[in-house]
Amino acid sequence: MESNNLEASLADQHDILRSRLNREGLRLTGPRKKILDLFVMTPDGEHLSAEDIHYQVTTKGGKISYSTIYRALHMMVDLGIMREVELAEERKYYELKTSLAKQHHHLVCVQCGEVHEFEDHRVTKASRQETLEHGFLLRDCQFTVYGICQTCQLSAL
Amino acid sequence: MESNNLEASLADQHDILRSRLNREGLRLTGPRKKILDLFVMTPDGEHLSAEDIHYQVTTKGGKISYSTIYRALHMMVDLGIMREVELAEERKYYELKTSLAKQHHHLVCVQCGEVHEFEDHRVTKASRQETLEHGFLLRDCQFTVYGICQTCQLSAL
DNA sequence: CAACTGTTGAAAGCTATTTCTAATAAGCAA
DNA sequence: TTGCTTATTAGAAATAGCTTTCAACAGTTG
Repeated sequence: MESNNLEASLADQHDILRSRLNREGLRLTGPRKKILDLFVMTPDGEHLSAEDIHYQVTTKGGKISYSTIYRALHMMVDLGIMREVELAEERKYYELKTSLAKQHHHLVCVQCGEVHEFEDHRVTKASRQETLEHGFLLRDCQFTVYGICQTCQLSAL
Repeated sequence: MESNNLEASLADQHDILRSRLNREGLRLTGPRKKILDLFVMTPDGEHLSAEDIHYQVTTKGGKISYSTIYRALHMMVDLGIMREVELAEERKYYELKTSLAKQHHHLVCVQCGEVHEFEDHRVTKASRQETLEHGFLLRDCQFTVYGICQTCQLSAL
């Protein structure tokens, strides 16, 4: 029953993405389904890098190339389905865009990489105000706070 | 007279950086002076990438290697003299940290790359509050708003 | 000014991402 | 269903930004 619900919801997501893609002359393929599934099943507050995706697919016995992963990610970012976030220096992370209204931001530990998500109305307001004042059309904004978490502070002693 | 003042202020900057470096067993060298000078002479709201620095030095007839540029930039970031900012996808940009109190943020046009700097007390507050709530030690925060500037909006018609 | 040790440039290396291409497979129409 | 059209795939090679290595060099200090 559990798994039926899950499967149903994944199938729904597939249909949504398929029609979105087809409208643009694009196609929903096996690899794209797998990638979408991973994001749908990823808990809030976690993000996936291209490497994460490759690892998750291959350890499940699947097979996927990095070029496919990157192409799918870019495509979904272009369609406005995903967001690229800069959490660590070395690589890019991706997350599904849920609601445009619910912007969230990140608090990152620069030592261990732990990430907290948070919402802050003031930040959202500031981005609206700033784009308005300069006549910009708001596309996205990223607010990332870098610090050292308690655990790392203690272990540094 | 103009140039005397400029030279004087550059020499002052050199002395400040020299003593700061020597305190840590580091040295103020020719290439480091050149790099610092570029940042001092760069107007507010502009940022330099490693490539920019290389270009500026070499077109003035100078010579500098990328390894030296990157080493100098990292050193100054570690010393807290500079800040690394993520303005574009492909490369990192650097700016001098002026006053720690005066945090500023960036509004970037995703089409033409135009950058505006702005301050916003609410954002600063939000970063303090968030780190406090999670027991983090605040290191830095970056708030970057992405949009499309008026010029690009008009030229898209 | 000599010794000590940090710094430099050039080249090699690294790694995330992108490009290229022949083979494959969605989506569409009959 | 079947076949056609064309987007998409895997895999390899290429790219790009950045880092490391190391022998020669040059600030600093006494």
